[in-house]
Amino acid sequence: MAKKRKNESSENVIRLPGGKTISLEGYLTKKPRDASTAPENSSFQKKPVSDSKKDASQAPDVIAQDQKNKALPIWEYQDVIRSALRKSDVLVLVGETGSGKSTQIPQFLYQEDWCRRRKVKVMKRNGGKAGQPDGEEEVDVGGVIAITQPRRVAATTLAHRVSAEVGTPLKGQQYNDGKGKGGGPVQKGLVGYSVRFDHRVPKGTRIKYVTEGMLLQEMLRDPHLREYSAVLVDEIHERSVDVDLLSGFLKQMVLSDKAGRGGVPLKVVVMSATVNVEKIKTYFSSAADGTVSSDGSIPPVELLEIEGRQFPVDIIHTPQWVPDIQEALLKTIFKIHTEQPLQDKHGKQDILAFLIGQEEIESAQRLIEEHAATLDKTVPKVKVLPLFGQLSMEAQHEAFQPVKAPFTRKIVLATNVAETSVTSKVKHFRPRLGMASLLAKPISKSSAIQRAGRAGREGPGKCFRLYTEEGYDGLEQTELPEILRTDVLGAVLTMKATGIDDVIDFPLMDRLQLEPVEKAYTYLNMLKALDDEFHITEAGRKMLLFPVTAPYARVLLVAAEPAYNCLLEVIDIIACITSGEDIFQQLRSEEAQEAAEAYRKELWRREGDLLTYLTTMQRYTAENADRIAWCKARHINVRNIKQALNIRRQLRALCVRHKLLKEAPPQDPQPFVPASPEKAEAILKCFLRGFMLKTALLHPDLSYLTSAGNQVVAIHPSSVLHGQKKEAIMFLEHVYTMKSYAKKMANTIGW
DNA sequence: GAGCACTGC
Repeated sequence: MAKKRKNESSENVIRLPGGKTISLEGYLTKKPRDASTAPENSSFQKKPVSDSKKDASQAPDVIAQDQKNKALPIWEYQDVIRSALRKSDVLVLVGETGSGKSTQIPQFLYQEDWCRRRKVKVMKRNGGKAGQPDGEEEVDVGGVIAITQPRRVAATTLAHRVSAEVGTPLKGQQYNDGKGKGGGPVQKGLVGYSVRFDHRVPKGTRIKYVTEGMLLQEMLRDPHLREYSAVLVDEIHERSVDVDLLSGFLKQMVLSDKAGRGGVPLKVVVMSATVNVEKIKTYFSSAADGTVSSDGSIPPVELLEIEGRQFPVDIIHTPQWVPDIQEALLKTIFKIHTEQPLQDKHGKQDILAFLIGQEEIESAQRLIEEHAATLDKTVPKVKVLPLFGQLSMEAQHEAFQPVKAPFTRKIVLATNVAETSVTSKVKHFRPRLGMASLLAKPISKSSAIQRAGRAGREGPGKCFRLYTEEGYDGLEQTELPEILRTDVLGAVLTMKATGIDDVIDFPLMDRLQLEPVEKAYTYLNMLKALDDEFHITEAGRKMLLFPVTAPYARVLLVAAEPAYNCLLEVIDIIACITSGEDIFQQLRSEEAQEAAEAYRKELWRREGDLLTYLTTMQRYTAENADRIAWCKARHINVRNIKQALNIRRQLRALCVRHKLLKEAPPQDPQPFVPASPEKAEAILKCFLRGFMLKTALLHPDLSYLTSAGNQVVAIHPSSVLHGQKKEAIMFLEHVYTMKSYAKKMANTIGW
């Protein structure tokens, strides 16, 4: 670990006149925090405290924190923010990462008068029964501020930080290992969080960090969000499907008569990076039909811009187009490595490079390490750390740690994990074909800017773009929002459930397009989630109770029917499939393949991948000794199968609660009993009820043609059925990468 | 014979 001065800068500390220091660490930097919020066992706590830091770090927490907050750019805006929200229900706030908006604004607001919980009278709903007079009832409205985040780690990390700042720290481990709810008795506190698999909401919580999906879920239960006085929508510029839907519903609430909240307004603060602010502001400033008024009929929307904390970054483009990216990458990395000092006054000068995918990263790593070995002894050594989603948590975490070896420069090779080279792979749903394509696509300008910004978080930095300035100019300004490029099946069903009949005309920031919606209607109708008039059915509402896509939800409902009676098995399969990329790791070397195969064979089922997943989950949960070793031998991704276990636990609990299961299933470990052929058939028939469009028949020329559209599909090499020629197959995933592939499949011959 | 990233009572 480096010494004093460097510690300061590597923790994003700046110096105030008078010798005080303050931390400006970005909330998403995956490094140990400063002493006041670091985990107990952090080595950072034991480090020598520099003179200038001593007085602050040894003073009580509150004071130290107070000094920090004052220096955050956001602090001087607190009165402006408070008064803006006293006169307006909607505030659009622009501020880059590091401005402190996500941690400070809730603290500015929770003691405002409008943020008190109050008792109000509302019209009672009679469970939809017609003909009964509606009475009044008294309910509580408000009191809590919700802050939404796109990702779970952001929500939980922010909650821990803010709870420490207000003096009611959340106890226990920071990162839940999936064991469910935060243990121990209910504590008291001002700050809590709620994300999937992990809820910590102390008694007296006023500030609650949640994922977007979680709030959407809460909204389906309580359309008026009566628990809340305000919703702060953070990172709205990322434009996830969930945040787009949430924005639509929030806007609708702001414009409504608020009868469901007894007239108490819901304050909405929308927080965004600089990209697309105008669009977002215009959206919230306009009426439901999109018109903007000047006569005051539409409540005013305040706009506030807050400068971020960003060191300057030099951006260097290549003078001409680069024919060979691999070569240019190596040359640039070694030019930096041999010419730039290993560290400057701001800290270590490490290198972060963005590449398209795992394959590029692995080959670049090999080449860099080979070349580095040939360098003179006077040149620092290099430590190359790959960073992509399929790596284990530990390996990903390592990429964020300072390298321990002396005289060594860290080089991180990342995909979009660390933010979105000139291209990235983007999933794009093609409604006409009913399949997703995963193709390399140029990044947007805003991605390029965000990447460059990564070099200026702790000190001035440099960004070498391996493309020309003209190339940059030719990039799109922003990426297409997710809702315009993914399957809208879930979004349509959610909208139907909230009573939106005319999905096409519902004013989202980007409205849904006709063709994808029509496809979704047809499919949802086949899944019996919508009736023939495209109104939501009881089954459709039930499907929304499960955190899986509509086709899987359909499979769950069918599996619970007495005629099939295979719900537990279906849960196991769905848990494995939806837990991540794939629980089976791809085997690159022949040796690994042979070694794993001997073990994996006992998991394989000739019926296909679905039964193979079932066997895997059953054997895994029957394993009583060393589950990690069990996974390692079979090259099963430990992280993903643990996630699968979480999903399984959650789905089982939901099935008990919603009466799909009569009683809680027996605890693990249970002895392994292979599914009988009859059981296997029942399981596959259930899946067919959710995936009736995803079948294909073998043709005389030995290619598969889909039954729905006569498209050619090939069995993906990851399937246990790869290389076999079955007469008929069903597949759960259809993607276009190198070609049109069917994944996660089953042989459907014979019934 | 293949591989972008998140997320949900």
